Amino acid sequence: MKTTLERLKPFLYEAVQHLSSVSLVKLDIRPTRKEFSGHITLVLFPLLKIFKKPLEHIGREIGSYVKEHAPMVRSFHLVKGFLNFECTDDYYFRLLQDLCEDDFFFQKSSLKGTLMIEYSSPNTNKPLHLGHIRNHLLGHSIAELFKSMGRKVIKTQIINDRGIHICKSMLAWKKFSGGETPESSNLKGDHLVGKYYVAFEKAYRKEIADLCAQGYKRVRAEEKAPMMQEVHKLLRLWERGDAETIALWRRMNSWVYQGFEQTYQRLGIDFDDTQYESNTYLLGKRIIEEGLKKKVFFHKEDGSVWVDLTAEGFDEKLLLRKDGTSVYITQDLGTAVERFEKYPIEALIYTVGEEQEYHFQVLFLILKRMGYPWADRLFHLSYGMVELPSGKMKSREGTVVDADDLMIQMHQVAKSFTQDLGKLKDSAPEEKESLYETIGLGALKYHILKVDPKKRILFDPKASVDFKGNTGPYIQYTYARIRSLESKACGNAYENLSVCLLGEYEKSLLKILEQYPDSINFSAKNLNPSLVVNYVYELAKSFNDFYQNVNILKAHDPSKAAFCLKLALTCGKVLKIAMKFLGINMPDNM
RNA sequence: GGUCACGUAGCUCAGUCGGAUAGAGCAAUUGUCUUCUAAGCAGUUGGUCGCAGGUUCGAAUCCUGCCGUGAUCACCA
Repeated sequence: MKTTLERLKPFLYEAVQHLSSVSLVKLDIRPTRKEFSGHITLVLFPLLKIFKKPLEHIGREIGSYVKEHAPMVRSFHLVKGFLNFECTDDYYFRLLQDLCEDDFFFQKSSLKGTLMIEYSSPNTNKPLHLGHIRNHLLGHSIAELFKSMGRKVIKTQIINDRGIHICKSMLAWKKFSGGETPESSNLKGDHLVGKYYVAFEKAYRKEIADLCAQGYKRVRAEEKAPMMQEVHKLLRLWERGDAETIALWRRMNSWVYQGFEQTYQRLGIDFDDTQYESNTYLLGKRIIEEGLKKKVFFHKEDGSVWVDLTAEGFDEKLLLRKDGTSVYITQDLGTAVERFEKYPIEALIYTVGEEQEYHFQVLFLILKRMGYPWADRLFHLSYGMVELPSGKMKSREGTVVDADDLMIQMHQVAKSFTQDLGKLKDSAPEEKESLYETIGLGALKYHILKVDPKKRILFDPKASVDFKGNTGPYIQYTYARIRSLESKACGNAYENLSVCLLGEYEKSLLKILEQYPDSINFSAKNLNPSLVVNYVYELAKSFNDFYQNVNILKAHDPSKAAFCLKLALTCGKVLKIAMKFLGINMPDNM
């Protein structure tokens, strides 16, 4: 479907060309700002040089020409250097019908090919927290946006299930747990393992303090502490494939996966594919061989492998230690190559925090140097930290907002808010609980996704997440109102649909509605769901304004009533679909 | 120190290719429910768009410098 802007554009170009005999101009055409009346605006200032006439003359000439030639234009008026066009009621009537066609909602992307999106790369030594939630919501939302545009998307996560930090939880469990399991402790698996990660840190810190008291220097004490010695021993056992260690590792990880799965489900996110670092961490070595052959990498005297990126303004970067073991970036080289070999993917998006920007710049650059044709189709969707009023969240110090706790809390707050309003007397208890969940999570997700990904979020648990104003529940409430209208309207409400006299509220709603596809496109292209949030809010606000001022079901003119009802239902449809991209469900009643 | 990002109302944030009087929400406050759901709507209060230059018909937006905040510059991940 073409927007009004696209439909009017040729007439404006034609007018300028006809009136000035200059064809190579770029016209500034845009939807009219809502505080002015009109649908489409042409900015006249840039035309001063071409026409060499006063603005009023230019505006009047172009306006008259367009009014004469473009059938959808009813009138034009000039405000300073801005030429605003109004459309006919007949045009709006057809516009609403166009907006109800399916192809309006399922537009095709010009880009073809499968997209892989990586998000959520958790460690298996502790439960998920608010920082992960931002990552999950961003990645999932971007994936849904691209899917809606007809692209095939593979959602993937890589689980960091090995290494020294995993051994810490294992060691502490062996020493302190007395065989505790999720069943015996009635603790979610990831929380149980996290408990022992904290227990390790506590015991380790005490050992360091004791050693320092005996006169050891801090750095020395950190190495010499028995807990640390034992953890390294455990890691060596793991790497050697010691049966008992591997069995414990499997067992504890399986607890964590069950816990993660519950959190993912409640949050409403999923994956098409899951990779485990224990399977992929050796993959990079083959790439290193290739790079050495191609002379992209080089050996140092001690046998370690490096790449020299000083030409691009980076340093020399280590890729393989002298003992032949991989570092972080080696693994990432390997997984990237493997993904493109294993799947027919066109591009790859990594949803990872801003603290790894440098890492991804280097990673992409190395892959480009290696000559992979897809290397310039790798993107880092970088996002800012979630901070608390007390500062950064730190797992080790226990200053994190736990994902599960937060969702429980959101549910509770939604419950008490809803009960205070007391509108739900007739609903069944299960329906009520489900509604509290929808509202609580809606508020949380909206709150997180509202912020531009590249900006930091300051999250104040005490101030909690709002339910009024620019919030998830506001959008949900708007939708529930529309559903209520629908159920109260009689079934034959559409029968009277015909051209009728329209007011400003209807027109501004249509103006916003028709921008929906562009808004979704733009949001996806920029990997920025907050743009969808902005759009949804604009639409909901405009709808509520309309709802407040126009009596939809009781309009005197039956054709007007039919038009307004259809308009309302279209708003509802757009709101529901757009919110789905944010992972937010809409209640029929609240 | 180098590189990158950010700095807009008391607070949290919009403001995309430079365009009209810089917008929302929260908080404070005033109206508004016998009328389609008041989680709404309307109003009041609140701004040196970090600072200083530059580009231009026009700058919150682009350029330069400075100040502030954060991230990063590991044989950690």
